[in-house]
Amino acid sequence: MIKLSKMTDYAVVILADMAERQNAEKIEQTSATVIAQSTKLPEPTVSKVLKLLARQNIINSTRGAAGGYSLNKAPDQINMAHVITATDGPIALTACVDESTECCDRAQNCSIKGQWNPLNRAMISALENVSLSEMMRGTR
Amino acid sequence: MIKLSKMTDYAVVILADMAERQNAEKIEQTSATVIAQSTKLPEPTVSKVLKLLARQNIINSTRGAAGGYSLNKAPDQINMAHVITATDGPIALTACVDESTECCDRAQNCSIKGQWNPLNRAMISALENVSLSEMMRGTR
DNA sequence: CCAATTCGTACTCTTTTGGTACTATATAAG
DNA sequence: CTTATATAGTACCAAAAGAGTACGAATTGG
Repeated sequence: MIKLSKMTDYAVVILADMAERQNAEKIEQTSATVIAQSTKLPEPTVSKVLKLLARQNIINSTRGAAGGYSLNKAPDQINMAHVITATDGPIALTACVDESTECCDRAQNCSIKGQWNPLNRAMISALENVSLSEMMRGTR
Repeated sequence: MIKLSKMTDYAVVILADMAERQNAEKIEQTSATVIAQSTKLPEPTVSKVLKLLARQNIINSTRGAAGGYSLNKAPDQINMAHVITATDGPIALTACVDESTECCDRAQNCSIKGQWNPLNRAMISALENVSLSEMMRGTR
């Protein structure tokens, strides 16, 4: 079944938690420990996800004592394509797309070589059109 | 990385092969053996994929001697959402979606419960808008 | 009846994913 | 300057999913 990884699932929960906190408490930096307690997720996993998000500049990280993480954009400026790319890597619906050197070992027989791109573009744009704030609608 | 399974990849290649053959030779039934030779794919795998496609009524199967498979619809009536469902199972972007009983073991803490559905609908409709004949454009 | 062909199930091997642990690095406070 | 508190990076292991194969059952035409 086509499905997102749990990492992406966690990422959305974590981002939603951060967005709520920043909106409610005007706190700039939040540590991984606090987020883990708030979301009830295991801390090492939370830490891993936060690291991935920081690497893509979706969130900001500050080292040292009193450090932590903070959102880099408003929730409605964060789209799902970006989040998924951070946690799962590039969005490509088949192995043929990202390997420019050769389609596959049967390239000479592959009658649809390179024809996956329209499908990929359709999917990516569908994901880009969903923002974090839309995912948070209906939150208590 | 989000990606389709090889089964889906094979399915499209096989369907394209069948479509070309039916269009060129006016042959109704084609055996798994012939398709395997034509696509250069291993026969057991081809057989497996054909079975999956037949189960979803994308293609027709006829048993017995002189039996085989044939397309059930015109290539432009076969969309990718249907094919992917046949080979990979239901399209759902998170484990939360298909389990109606409970979201996950942290449901009480999950602030975005049920909010994946808009994303799923966007993806499915993107996949429905790509037909097999569109995938075959540019074929030699 | 016999040959050809699909159907269904089960099994094994490989790859990916999820989760954890450990060490290094950076920063603020005393 | 030292220490406490954070993040950063890497590596590792167990569990799950995926890919491929094999074998027997069922069906149909000659």
